[in-house]
Amino acid sequence: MKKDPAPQPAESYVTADDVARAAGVSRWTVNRAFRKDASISEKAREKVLQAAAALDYIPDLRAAALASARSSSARSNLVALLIDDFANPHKLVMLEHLTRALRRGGWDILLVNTLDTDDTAPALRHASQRRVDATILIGIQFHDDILNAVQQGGRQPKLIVFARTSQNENVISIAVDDRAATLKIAQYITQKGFRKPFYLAGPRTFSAHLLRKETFMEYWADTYGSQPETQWVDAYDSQKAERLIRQSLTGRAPQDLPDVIVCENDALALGTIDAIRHDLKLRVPEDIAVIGFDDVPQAASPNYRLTTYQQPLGDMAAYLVEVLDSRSPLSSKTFLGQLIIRETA
Amino acid sequence: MKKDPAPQPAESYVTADDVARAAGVSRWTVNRAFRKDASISEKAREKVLQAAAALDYIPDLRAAALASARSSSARSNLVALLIDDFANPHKLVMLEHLTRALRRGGWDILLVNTLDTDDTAPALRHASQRRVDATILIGIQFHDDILNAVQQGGRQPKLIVFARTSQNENVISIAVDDRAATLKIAQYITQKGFRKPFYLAGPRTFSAHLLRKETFMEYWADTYGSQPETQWVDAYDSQKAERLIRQSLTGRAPQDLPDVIVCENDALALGTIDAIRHDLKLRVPEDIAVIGFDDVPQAASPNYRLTTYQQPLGDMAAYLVEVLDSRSPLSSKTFLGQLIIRETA
DNA sequence: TTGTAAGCGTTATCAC
DNA sequence: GTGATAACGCTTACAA
Repeated sequence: MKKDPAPQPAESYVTADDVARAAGVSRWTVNRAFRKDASISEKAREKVLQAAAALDYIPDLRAAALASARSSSARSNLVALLIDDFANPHKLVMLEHLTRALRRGGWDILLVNTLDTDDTAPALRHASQRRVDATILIGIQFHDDILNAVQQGGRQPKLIVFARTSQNENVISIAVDDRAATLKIAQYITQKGFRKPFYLAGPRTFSAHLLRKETFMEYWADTYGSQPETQWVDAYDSQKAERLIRQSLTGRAPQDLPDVIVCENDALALGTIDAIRHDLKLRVPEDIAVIGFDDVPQAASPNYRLTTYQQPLGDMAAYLVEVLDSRSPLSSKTFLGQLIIRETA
Repeated sequence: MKKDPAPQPAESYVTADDVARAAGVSRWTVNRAFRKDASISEKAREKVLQAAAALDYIPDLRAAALASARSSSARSNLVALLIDDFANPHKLVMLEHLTRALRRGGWDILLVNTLDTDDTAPALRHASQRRVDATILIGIQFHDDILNAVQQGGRQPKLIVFARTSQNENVISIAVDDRAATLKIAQYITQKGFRKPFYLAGPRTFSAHLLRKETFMEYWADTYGSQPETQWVDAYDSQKAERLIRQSLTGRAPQDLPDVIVCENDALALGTIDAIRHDLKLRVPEDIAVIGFDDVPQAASPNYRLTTYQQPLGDMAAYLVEVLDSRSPLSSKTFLGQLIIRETA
């Protein structure tokens, strides 16, 4: 008895060969019709494109990438985006900017949730299996030794830290100038007459820092010779910020309360305002002022009217695409944002 | 004169051949060492794994997928996630659940921002180039004709609408039971004595609906014989909701105001509360009650304490992975969530 | 301008 | 248990 006619994969993609056959040309010509630098007759191109449309042909990017792998200009046009810190509403804003800019620039995104600190290395290796051209880190959990380890492999995808500063040599950092931003904030509250600041920081990270707290503390020490009170929470999470402020300040005598709480970002600032109003039963800014960082959408709501520092995410994302496109090793860059003065400070 | 020694790509990935040579086995054996169903001697496997580690070998998934393309069990283990609606904080919650569940299940995610309605088709084609096994839609902009068009091609990646209902035959919908949820809400406010509801809906979508508004209107007509007042905004955006409520209700005589505003989701509900308090200078819930849907993190904050309906995103994401894994065409499924009663209604 | 041949790095098949 | 050999769908030479 004869065997079944080849276990034909029920449905299979149309290939360039199919199109070539249909159009009566070679596969090579089909390929050409799909590129802009083609040297192909208008007639042939027309014919191919028509056949392709009729067959609903869609080139296989995996094969394309594989075939051109050894070429010096080889690109997969794929970047990995490693993310965590989902309690921070700013992440959504960043995602919008990044997805938009990257797609416009012709880059596809492999989105990877780095589940916890230990998972960063596996996540990186995983992305490597898909031969991404670069890895963008917008999480907070990664460690220096991991960043270093990654670069050992034969090939070196670019490693980019977005919206965060890194001193690591292997890493390109695209971020707001934390020092300048923090100085702006510090000068603003100084000028407004605040003298008892409280600094609320987020998780202590490993290799990608925000230089905000350090800068603020230095400034205050230099200017007033004193160290402001400071605390930190282990996530950029409004609820955690609220709890911490409640626990830290409840029951204090009025003269022992800070006059302004400077928050490392808006996620913390929103929770801080909630705590001041609902737990301490005090007013913002009359009793305690609050200042944030990021200018998340919530910050503009009539309920908060948060004074905060806005990052130029559009410019930063545009620069990111530049970095990806450039063959030369474009380097880290910092950007200046803008203090948005509303009503909480 | 002899030619240059092959334009060697400055850096190139280590291949299975390299490992095979180093380990003194065939490439095939290397391959085997990396699979669990291997029939390989422990000794050989050990040797290979060691060599691989030494060379920092990482298999090329593109080549793997390509090579096994014709096998009937061929999978790229890649899904596209099409997203928009970035003003809605619930998207971040969904992303966290989805990225976590998919990664745990061994699925990689191609994240695509469908920039606008016209972009859905290109986005879908784009994903197709990477030969994704499925496309998950968590946006709001897609049209029925696009969903239909996609299914024409030779091969059929699964099309899944997440957290939204679709009547489209080609689509698997994984969502909360909107009818049951809305009835629960409607009954709750009825029982609480509200009689002048106002329904605030989000954008009128095309093929993936929320049956919430329809259900609510029906219920009210059936129960009281009257049609509640209703309005909609063109995005799930708190600021737009605030503006709309302000414009709709400012200047009304007290007896013309609704006693409860039922919102299609929390993004709208939060803006609604802001409008009631800050624009209308009224109290929630004493003057006007508010009820939401989704239970975003903000809803629990002491500032809002929003009564809302929570979707079982964990279960839904788990089912999604099941659907992806199953070879048989698992079908749409609805889930029951839970009314979270706080203080706004 | 177009076609032919030889890969890219892996997996499937089938001998050994 | 292991190794040759032929795909997979495309791109890059290079020849016509």
